[in-house]
Amino acid sequence: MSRSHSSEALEAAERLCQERGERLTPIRKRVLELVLDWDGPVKAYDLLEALNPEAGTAKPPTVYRALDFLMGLGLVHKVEALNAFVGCTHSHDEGGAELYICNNCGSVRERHGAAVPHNAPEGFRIERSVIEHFGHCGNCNS
Amino acid sequence: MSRSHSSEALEAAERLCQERGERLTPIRKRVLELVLDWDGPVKAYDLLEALNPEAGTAKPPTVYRALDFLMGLGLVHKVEALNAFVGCTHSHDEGGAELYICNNCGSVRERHGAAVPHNAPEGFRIERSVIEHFGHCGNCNS
DNA sequence: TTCCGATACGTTATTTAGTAACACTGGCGA
DNA sequence: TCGCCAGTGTTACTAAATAACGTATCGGAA
Repeated sequence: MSRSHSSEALEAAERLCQERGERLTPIRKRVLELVLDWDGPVKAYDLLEALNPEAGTAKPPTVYRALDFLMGLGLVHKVEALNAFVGCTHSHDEGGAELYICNNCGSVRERHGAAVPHNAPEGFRIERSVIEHFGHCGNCNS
Repeated sequence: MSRSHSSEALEAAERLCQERGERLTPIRKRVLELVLDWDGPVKAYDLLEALNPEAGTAKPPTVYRALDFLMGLGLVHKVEALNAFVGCTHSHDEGGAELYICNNCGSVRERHGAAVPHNAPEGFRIERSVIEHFGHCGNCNS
C-alpha cells in the first residue's frame, strides 16, 4: 500500500475546502493525512492514539468531528462493516463509493459510478447506498 | 409492518435446523421470533431488554450468540450501517441479501440474487458483499 | 452405571464505538 | 469593542461487542 498519495490528496482537499468555504484546520488536515497514509482501513480509536503523541489530549469527539467533516466532503469513507475509515484519493463524486476490501492484506479499492441496481422495490427512492465487497484482491489471490 | 410472518418463518427455521443437525434452542427461537416480529431493524440491546422480562438475566453474550447462530443459517441479517438486525423471511440463498431500508418508516425489503457488480478490480475475488440502500419506500414517498 | 466430551448457556469484566452537553477561545463583522 | 460563531477542549456517558471462564445438560463409550 502506498504512503505517498497523501500529499497530492491533501492539496486536492485544500482546494476543495476553498471552493466550498470550508476550513481545513490543522486537526482536520492531520486526521486526513493519517487516514490517507494508513495501511488499510483505520479505526477511530487508532487514529486517536496516533494523534495523541502529537496533540497530547485528543479525545473521541475530536477525531469523530474531524472524520464527520471529512466524510461530508467525500474525502473519507466509512467502512460500515468494519467500523473503520478509508481515505478517498479519487475525485469525490459524492454519491457513495463502492468498496473492495481485501481480507488478507487490508487493501481497499474504490469504485465510483457503481452499477445502479435495477431491482429496487417498486417506488423505492434510494438516497444513500452502502456497498462493500470483501474478499481477496488480485495480489493475495492464490 | 406485519407481525405474522413469524410463525411460518419459525417453522421454516425448525426445518432448516433439522436438515443441518443444528439445534433451535428456546433462546435462539425466542430471539428469532423477536427479530421477525420487530417493527424494522432491531438493536442487539433492545433484544436484550425485550428478552429480560422473560428470561430474567440475559446478558449481551446471550443475545449475540443467538444472533450469530441465526445469521449463520441466514435466518437473520445484520444491517451493518445501523448496527441492527433484521429477520429474513425469504428462502435463505446464503450469499448475502441486498437490503432496502426506509429511513422514514424503518421497513426493510430484501432482495436476493443481486446483480453482480462487474466493475470489481482486476483479480478481486468477492467472498462477502454488504449492500444496503437507504431512502424512502413506496409508501413513504411523497 | 459412570465417565467423558461436546455444545450451549451463565456470568463477570473489559474493550471498542460513538455521542451529549457544556465551556472556552479566537477571529471576524457590525 | 462588542457579540456572534465555528472550532475545539473536556467530562461524562451510552451503546456495541467480545474475552475468558464457569456451569449445566445430554448422548455415547467404557
